[in-house]
Amino acid sequence: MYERGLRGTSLEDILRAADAGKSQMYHYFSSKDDLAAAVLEHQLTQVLGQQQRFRLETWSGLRAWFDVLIEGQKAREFRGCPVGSLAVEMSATSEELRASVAEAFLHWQSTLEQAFEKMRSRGRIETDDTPAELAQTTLAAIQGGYLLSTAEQDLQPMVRSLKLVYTHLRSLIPRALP
Amino acid sequence: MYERGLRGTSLEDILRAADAGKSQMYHYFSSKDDLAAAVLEHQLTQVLGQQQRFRLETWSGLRAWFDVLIEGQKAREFRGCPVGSLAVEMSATSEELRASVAEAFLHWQSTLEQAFEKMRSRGRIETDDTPAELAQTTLAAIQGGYLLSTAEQDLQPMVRSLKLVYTHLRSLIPRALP
DNA sequence: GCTCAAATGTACCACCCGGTCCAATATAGC
DNA sequence: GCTATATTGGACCGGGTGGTACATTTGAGC
Repeated sequence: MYERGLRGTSLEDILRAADAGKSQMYHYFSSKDDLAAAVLEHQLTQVLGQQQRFRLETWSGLRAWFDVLIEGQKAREFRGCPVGSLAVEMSATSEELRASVAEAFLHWQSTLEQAFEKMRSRGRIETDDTPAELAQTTLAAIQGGYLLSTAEQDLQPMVRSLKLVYTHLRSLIPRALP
Repeated sequence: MYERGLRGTSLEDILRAADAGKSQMYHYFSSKDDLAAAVLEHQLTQVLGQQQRFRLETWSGLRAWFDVLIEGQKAREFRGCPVGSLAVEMSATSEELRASVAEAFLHWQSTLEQAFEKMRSRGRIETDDTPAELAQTTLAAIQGGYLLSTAEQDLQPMVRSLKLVYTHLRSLIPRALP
């Protein structure tokens, strides 16, 4: 589904790859959409699992994570964000799936929010924006970078998007008190 | 296709809406993918047509255009970017279609590039980044904003993404000479 | 070892999909 | 008005789709 899209992947494709029968599939999932929601959740878990290995509340950790995102996009041959690439098609398929996508993004945002909140409480950044807002902006930059990078088969859009948001965050570093 | 996605829209859906027969479709287009490429081109034309009404090389024009993008997303009930929403599914469908998407984005970027080049040549901005790079960053921000906005059914991601890139561009205004 | 529910295999289905084919019709050029 | 070509109508098709029905096997608990 990640590689070929939701509708580009038939149940038989999946079952063949999983060496399973249809009964198993319908025993555990109520429909293809239901399975798709589970796939989305799985993808999010993978992404957050990798992300957790970085101390995003530090500048070096944040930067390292960004670098890994970029390297991952290259390693996965420009196939896009494991979560975001499913988002557009799912959002258009049904209201339920769209809600699942929203939930996934909001969950992702909340993990970023925690990092920014740590930064804020430790005085590393100072801004009128809430940590939640910073998280949303950051995730949007990530997704935009992925989208263009995948279409153009070029890492540069990701590099630039992430650099933009990184620079912005750095600009929030409080000036040393006089 | 814009509303329900490429594979979520059958030929019969299209032909019914157009009150046309299959023969007509296959007389003018060689396949559904071929039609899809034409749809993408059409969408890009629409977007660029609207964009052309703004003088993006001015700060007020740029800002006004961003505002219109945001209002448009609301007016179209959070269905996403007319171009970008087709991008992910098309990129995954076939290499040809992916190339069409890339072409569309690059065309879009080139129009932005012209605006930034004007800004640069007139001394309104000063940066190591080329106008083309600024254009790519801007388009990525737009797409990221759309993506999250559509999934979350909330304008804020777009507002924040565009604000981020706008602020960045403003930061490139040269300091007055001493 | 028996029971019963959970799990799995298999066959099947109605429907829809993109695409083809060929006949019918309009239209432009003379 | 005749012809040649562009355009359109409509029937048809093979294959693939998600989903269902039901029989069978597995395995946990007693």
